[in-house]
Amino acid sequence: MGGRAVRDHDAVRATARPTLRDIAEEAGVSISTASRVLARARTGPPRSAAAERVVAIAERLHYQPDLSAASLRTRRTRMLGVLVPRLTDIVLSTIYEGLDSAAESLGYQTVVANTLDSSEEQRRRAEMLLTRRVDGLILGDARIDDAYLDELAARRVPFALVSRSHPPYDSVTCDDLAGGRLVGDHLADLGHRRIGIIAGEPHATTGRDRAQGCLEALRRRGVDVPSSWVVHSTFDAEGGYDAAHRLMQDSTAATAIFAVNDMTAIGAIGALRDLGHRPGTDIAVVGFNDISIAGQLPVPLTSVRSPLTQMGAEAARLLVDRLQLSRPEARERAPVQLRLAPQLFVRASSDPSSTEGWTPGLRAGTASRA
Amino acid sequence: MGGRAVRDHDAVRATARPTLRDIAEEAGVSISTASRVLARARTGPPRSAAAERVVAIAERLHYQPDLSAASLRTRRTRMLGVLVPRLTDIVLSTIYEGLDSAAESLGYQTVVANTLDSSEEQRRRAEMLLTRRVDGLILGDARIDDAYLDELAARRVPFALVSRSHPPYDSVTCDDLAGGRLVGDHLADLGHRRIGIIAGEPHATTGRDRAQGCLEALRRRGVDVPSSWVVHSTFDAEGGYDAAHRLMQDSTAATAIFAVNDMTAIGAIGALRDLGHRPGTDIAVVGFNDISIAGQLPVPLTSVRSPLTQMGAEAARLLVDRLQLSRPEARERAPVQLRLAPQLFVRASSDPSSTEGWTPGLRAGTASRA
DNA sequence: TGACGGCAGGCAATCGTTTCCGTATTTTCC
DNA sequence: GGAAAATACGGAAACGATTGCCTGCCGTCA
Repeated sequence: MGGRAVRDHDAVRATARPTLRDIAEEAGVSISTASRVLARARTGPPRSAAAERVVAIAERLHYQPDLSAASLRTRRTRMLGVLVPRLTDIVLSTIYEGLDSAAESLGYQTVVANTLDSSEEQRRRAEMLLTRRVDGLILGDARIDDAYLDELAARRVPFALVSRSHPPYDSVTCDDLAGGRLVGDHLADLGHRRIGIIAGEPHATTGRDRAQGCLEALRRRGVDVPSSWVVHSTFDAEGGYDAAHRLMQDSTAATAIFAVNDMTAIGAIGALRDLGHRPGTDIAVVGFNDISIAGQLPVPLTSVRSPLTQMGAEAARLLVDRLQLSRPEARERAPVQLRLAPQLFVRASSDPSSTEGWTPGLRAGTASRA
Repeated sequence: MGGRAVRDHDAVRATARPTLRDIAEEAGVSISTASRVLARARTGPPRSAAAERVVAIAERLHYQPDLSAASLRTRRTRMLGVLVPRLTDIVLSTIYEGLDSAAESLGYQTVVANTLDSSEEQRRRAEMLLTRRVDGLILGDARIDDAYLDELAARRVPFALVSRSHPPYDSVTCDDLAGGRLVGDHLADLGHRRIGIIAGEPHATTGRDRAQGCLEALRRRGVDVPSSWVVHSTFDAEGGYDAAHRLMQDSTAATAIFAVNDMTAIGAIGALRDLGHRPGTDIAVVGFNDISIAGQLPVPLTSVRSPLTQMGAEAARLLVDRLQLSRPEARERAPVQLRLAPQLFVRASSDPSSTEGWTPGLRAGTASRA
């Protein structure tokens, strides 16, 4: 039996997927020619009769290159690994949606994994993705003092951060400081002077920066927030519920609460109501991210909209850019921390005079490099 | 230069990932032996001195097999493709979370894609996943009369459905008919006789079955629902808002509304409020799925809990089971439609007398094969 | 002591693609 | 028309694993 005959080629393979060999044979060219022609077919029209035949046959047979084989050879998978704390968090799933669709239009597929915001899971899942030989990683769960990032950089794994930042690494975030300032100014404008802040997880730059921006704006307006009025919590409704309880057990109750996350704000509202307050009337509540239900709540929630979809998309672009750059082993591009502009939407939860749930934005959202 | 020397093996590769060859060389065995030893290492202890050396070296070098190479050879990728309408829908992301974590413990990784509940996207993304040579698909977006499923079956692509069913194909769903009946009985118990239903997308079995179960239970109790009181909508808050408006423009207003999805119910509540009703007081509202914020809303939402995480996990198991079965090209397993038991949680949106938001379940949730 | 079964281990083919390196052919330009 | 440059094409070697087949060693048992 010759090498060829061993493959049950012509008989059984009728149903199997066509390979380059099938196309080459039918077109009467070599496999290498078929490969080259198809590689070029994406950029320009076929440039010879043989090339035309190859393209036509590939078309007819619905040829799809075997990506395992290709990436075995090229060491590239055209897959991006994505880590997020949790996809059930609407904020992260929205970011991921933007990320995935941008990646797709750049010719990459994504694989996503939940890390539950735990360092161990972060490392474990990242290593699983790297075993799959993803071309790069996008981390949505970077922590302040995240040693794993340094390790990745040392191993020269291309990666970018999204949602949270960690200079000097590439990242795309909302301009959280600016967003926090919008809230501080807004609350000060309304005359509040006793303000509590639910600042989220201490290891996340999102919460830290939003809280800090708010404090900064307030201080500039002469409003001081005692440090015991800044409490931490998880980024979900339960966390907000607990945090609001802790915050309000102080007898000198706040007249306003800024929660750095909408779900947290929703939980806080629940707690306030349980405590006999009327959110939006007795006490102002402001959230962050402006998730879609924020404006649909019974008491529509004032919130800072962060461009989540766009953040994901920019992160994908940033990473792909770096990936392509690293191809000619040439100079590195300087790291980029992209901060997208936030926008405040005032609604009844902070300002009962706002007539409707859905207020058009006050400031145009433009991106700025930093 | 001999073949070996051409690889920049010992010098430059110090940093690169170790391959079987590296291990074999260092252990003084052939590559095939190294491969076999490592394959067996997962099940039992090494059975010879050489085997011990191989395992130790692999351990020390943190050897990870190259999955591209392995799957090129074995035609298996240990990846499952997952299609969902949208991950930003908490229902789907919860299902996916259960699915992914079960898949992981079964030794599979998942790749997920949004299809926006569109047939074209469904097909396009599924084909992309199949190009990646995923071992099987899990579809969370099956439609009634979904021709693509028949095509997949004809092409012998292993797949399973989740959330929505489509006999005779493998599926894992909530027992939506039973869930609907719980709601019908509940509303009838409360004395409602004018009931509107927001039944979701007409192409989804979830909405259809939940609505039908409710109608069935009501009919048994002598309550008739005119067909114009059953309206369709998308599965998000906007859809519920619109649908409730349509429903209530009928002058003979309903005293209760069953929305087959919690987000839809939330939107409906918003609309009712805009129309001057007081949901929970004037008009009962019941949702479905019992997403986490349902119980945290200002007027806590009565809802039927469907075991979303478990659904995803069972779907993964079902597919992996089929995958392993199809290995010895032997007999096929009979198709399975697994329906998981739902559970009603009564809260203030339908029954103001329910004292707290969080009512423990009335019936134990057990799985039943069908 | 010799036949035999079991098992460890080596050789080599193979999966499907990309890409280096020649040679053959065409085009370009004087 | 001919030399030079550009291009097309084929052969063959990888990429890193899995696996069928074969050899040789070991122990067992009659």
